[in-house]
Amino acid sequence: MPRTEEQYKEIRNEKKKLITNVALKLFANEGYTRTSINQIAKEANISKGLLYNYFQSKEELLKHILNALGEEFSEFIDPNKDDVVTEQEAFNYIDITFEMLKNQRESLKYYYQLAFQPEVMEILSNPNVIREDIIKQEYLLLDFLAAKQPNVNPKIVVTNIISFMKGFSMMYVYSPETYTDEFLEEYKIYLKEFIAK
Amino acid sequence: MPRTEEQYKEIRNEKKKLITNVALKLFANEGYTRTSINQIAKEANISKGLLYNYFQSKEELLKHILNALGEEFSEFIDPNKDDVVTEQEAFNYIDITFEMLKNQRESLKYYYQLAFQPEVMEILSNPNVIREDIIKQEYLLLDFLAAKQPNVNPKIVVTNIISFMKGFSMMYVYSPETYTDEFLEEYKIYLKEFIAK
Amino acid sequence: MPRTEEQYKEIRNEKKKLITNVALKLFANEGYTRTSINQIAKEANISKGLLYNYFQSKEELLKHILNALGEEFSEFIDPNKDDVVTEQEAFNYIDITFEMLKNQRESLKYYYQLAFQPEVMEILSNPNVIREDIIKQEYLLLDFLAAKQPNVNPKIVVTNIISFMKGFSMMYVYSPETYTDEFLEEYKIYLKEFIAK
Amino acid sequence: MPRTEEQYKEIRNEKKKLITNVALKLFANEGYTRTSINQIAKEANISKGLLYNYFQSKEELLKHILNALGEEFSEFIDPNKDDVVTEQEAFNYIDITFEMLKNQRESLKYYYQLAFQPEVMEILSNPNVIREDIIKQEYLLLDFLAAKQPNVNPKIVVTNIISFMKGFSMMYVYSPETYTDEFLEEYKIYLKEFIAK
DNA sequence: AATGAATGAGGTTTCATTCAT
DNA sequence: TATGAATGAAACCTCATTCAT
Repeated sequence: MPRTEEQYKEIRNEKKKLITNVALKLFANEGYTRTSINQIAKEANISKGLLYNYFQSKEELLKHILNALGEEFSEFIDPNKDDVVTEQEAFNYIDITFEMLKNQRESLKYYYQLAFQPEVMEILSNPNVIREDIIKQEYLLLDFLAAKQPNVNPKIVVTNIISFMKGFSMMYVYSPETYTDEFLEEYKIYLKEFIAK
Repeated sequence: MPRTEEQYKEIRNEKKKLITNVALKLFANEGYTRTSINQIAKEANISKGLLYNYFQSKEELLKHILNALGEEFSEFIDPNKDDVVTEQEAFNYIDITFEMLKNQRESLKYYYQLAFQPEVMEILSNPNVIREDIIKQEYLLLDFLAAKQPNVNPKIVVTNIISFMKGFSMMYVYSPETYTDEFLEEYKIYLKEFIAK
Repeated sequence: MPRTEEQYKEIRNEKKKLITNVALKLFANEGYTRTSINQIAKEANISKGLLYNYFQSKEELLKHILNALGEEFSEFIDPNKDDVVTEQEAFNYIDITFEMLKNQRESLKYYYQLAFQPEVMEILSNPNVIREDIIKQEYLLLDFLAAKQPNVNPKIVVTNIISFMKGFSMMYVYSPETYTDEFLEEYKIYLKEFIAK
Repeated sequence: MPRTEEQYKEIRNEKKKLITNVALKLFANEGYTRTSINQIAKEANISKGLLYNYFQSKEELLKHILNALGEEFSEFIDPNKDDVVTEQEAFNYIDITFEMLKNQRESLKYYYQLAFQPEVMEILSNPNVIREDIIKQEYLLLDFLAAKQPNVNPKIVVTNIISFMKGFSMMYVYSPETYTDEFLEEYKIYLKEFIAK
């Protein structure tokens, strides 16, 4: 008697998660092209064939990973979506962002390490893996912040914030040993004050 | 009549430069692993064999490129090397950095696109390609800046500056169309004021 | 309440027929080697495992199909088997052949498309799938026809007939749109006249 | 000092011919799909890699072979191309066809064995490998022959001839041991008489 | 009787590197 | 200096077959 559909689904999800996890780490640390299907299979203790039972191709596996990461992040930033940003929402955004930095540290690290690989960038430029909602959210925030410093070229303000954020998370990701949780807290406060000025 | 030794050297340098340029672009845009020796040779209009006449291996070629880029950048920041940073030298550093951003835009772009590839990072961590002098220079600057704001946690000040710089150059490199020369000028002034505060 | 043995047998035969039909079409149209067990199972809406419950291997399945086709055809040509061919029997043979062309068109098409694949030819040359009786029948007919034109090299007569038949059925199979039932009738008459001359 | 362009071309042509010959035999006898690149390389005493230096893919190799066979045959049937067929030209066609059967026996055998494989038929239906000129030539001949027997349905006449030809060459190819050169001669005479009637 | 997850051998293809010329 | 034919290891992927359930 065969297993129930439920049981099969369970098995599939379990294995898919396993493969995804192993592949993410390898893709991020060794590079997508340099990571072989063999390596992934060995690390996950499965056969090459099985991997292709779950993912049509190496690229499909990568896309799945990128989408999953996107999902993971988007759960963090999903406010009321009314297209308007109040000061409170701005602070919330900061909070949430730092929360994410803290709690999703590993995922974020992998995402960054992945996202800058040319092979991956090519795929990320494909619209069906872009997280439109996240990007929009960020633009609303930037408009809000620019409006708060009317005497400065808004482009400069926006650039400041984005540079801060980008550079900060970059460093956070690439030299995690110097970015402790306490420092994150201190930095968050500083950043809010700087914005509120 | 045979060429003089000078002429041969000339030819060698010429060819090496050609190969290096072609490879840099391909490595940066397509990824190191994904770029084949064949591609490089074809693009450079030479034979595969000739390439191996100039570089022992693909990895040697990459190392050469990374070193060359380092040289190129280091020519810009080579002050009197007395291990002390005055305010003037700090401003000079800003000037020089922005000058580099402007004049070495393409090289910088390639460097960034290269440096984030895991395959390349592995090699860059190899000490013989690190530009010790540049890094030291930057740390001196950061100490100086931190000392100027004694009431703020110096680590925060340093983080601010580095984040600024990293994030800014990152964006500068990855979305060149929005970062015009005029905007660079404006931003430079703003940054100096912010530091001088 | 459990099924009777009869019912089980019924189910088995039903399923076997289903698999056989699906496999025949795929083997004929896509090629034996190129057709995967997966494809067959999917097309037949069963699992791979079940297929192996009915057929020991892919090759076993092919052999079964070839045998079944042989059976199908042999039902048409099974006269009194007295090893002698009268004129009436010769005409009968023509009639039967054309009948078969008309009624077994699809099977014949599949058979031809199968039989010319080298992988299949190899198996067909294996004696246990050869239809000795059919071949013998045909040779008897050819002898009879050759005897009717004593002034012509009998080998030529035989060659004529066989060429006619082979070429005709070949074309009939591979370009069915130009070979309508009416044309078959006309051709049959023509052929009989030609033979009776 | 590298070889001259001539020399390289020579080497390439030599090797291409070698690979083509080996592959043709294997594809014909074992089947296209069943023949592995490994087999071809081993039989040709070259490395797998080299094969891909000459042919982009297995399918490309097949196409090349089919085209080459087409060329080979087309050299035989290349009359004055005035779109009209005289009786003499018709006889010429017979002569040439039989000449080809005799001289190109092996190539023809390979071609037939190839052309009936479903994988190959798919490719042959691709127009760029069809020999339009040959087909046209044959149709002109058929029209001519049909016109010579006005009291018979021309479709029947055409079918007769084509069946003859197809079936005959088929048998000629698949049972070469019974089709000697003398028999070919005899048959040719018979066929001409039959046509001239 | 029936399922589909799992395997591993073997298929096609790519590519850094070597080498005779 | 310069060429590109040649190699072989290793990459991605397919597939007949097995087996626990």
